[in-house]
Amino acid sequence: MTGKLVAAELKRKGFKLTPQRRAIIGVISQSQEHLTPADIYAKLKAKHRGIGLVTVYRALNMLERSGMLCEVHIGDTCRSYLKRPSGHHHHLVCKGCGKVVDFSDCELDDLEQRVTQDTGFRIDRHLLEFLGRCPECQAGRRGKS
Amino acid sequence: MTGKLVAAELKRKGFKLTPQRRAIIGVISQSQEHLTPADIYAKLKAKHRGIGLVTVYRALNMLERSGMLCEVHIGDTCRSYLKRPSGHHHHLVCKGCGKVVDFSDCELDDLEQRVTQDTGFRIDRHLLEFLGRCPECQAGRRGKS
DNA sequence: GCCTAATTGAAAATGATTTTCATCCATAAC
DNA sequence: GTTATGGATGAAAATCATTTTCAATTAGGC
Repeated sequence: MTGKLVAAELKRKGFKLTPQRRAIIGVISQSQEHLTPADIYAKLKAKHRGIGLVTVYRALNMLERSGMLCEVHIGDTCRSYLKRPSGHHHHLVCKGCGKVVDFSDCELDDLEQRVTQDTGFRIDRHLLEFLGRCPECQAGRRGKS
Repeated sequence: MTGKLVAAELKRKGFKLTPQRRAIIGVISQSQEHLTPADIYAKLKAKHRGIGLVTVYRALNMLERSGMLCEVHIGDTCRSYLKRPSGHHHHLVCKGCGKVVDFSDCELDDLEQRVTQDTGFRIDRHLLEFLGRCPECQAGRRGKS
């Protein structure tokens, strides 16, 4: 989600690029962590005065419908934690600092095939996330838990 | 979660097995699908008169803290959908009827090791779910979506 | 610059979940 | 057998997240 690209993408889909949205996208793309709507709102209030939490929610919904965001499920909370890129990928979440690293080679095809054979399900989609502790959080006794 | 076992387990942990809890556990263990608190409450009101939604929430929290329930993340909703067993396992969710089938041979050790090498993370836990359509829902055009 | 439809913010509405509190009930203590 | 005790219950209220409503504003094409 590199500012420019998103801008172009938004235009292509007929959305307007307002200063508020620009700011919201900025916050998300600069953060290595997954952020809740409230997190984003908090970061925004510091700089851009007068932005509403409602606008954050609306922007997030729009960006998610456009496939420019994705959720993180594992960890303390679950619902509507968000993050960056697109394309098939999975998350490796640090439970110390919340940082999220992506990886894409999930190699679940074999398993998927076996499960399909065993159960007769037709599988559409999978959700895979790892939870752990990043090198920094292992070293310094940073973070929660 | 076979009635008897849960009863014993609850006693062991110092919880009381009240008629309400018995009913709640009954509903959950009889269902093949994942149920929200509201779902459970609805099923209960039919039979056991006068039970409160609050009690359902409290029972669910207790059962979850005791490790007798687990959440389902994938699908329409995410938060606090619940289901049965214990031990390391994963879910195969039917997006037609909501049925959930378990499987345990996830074979993610190799992948985990590789990710650990690449990133330096120490991995504690993973979340893996498949979403698909069960044989019945493939045959009859049952369910949503 | 003007027009239109999309966007915004505040307040209200909604929905889910938790807390409070008085009451109830089973059990252990006497 | 009665009494104290603590956990459990239900109703109502409180809280928190999210969505809707609505009037005012603004981006982007003309």
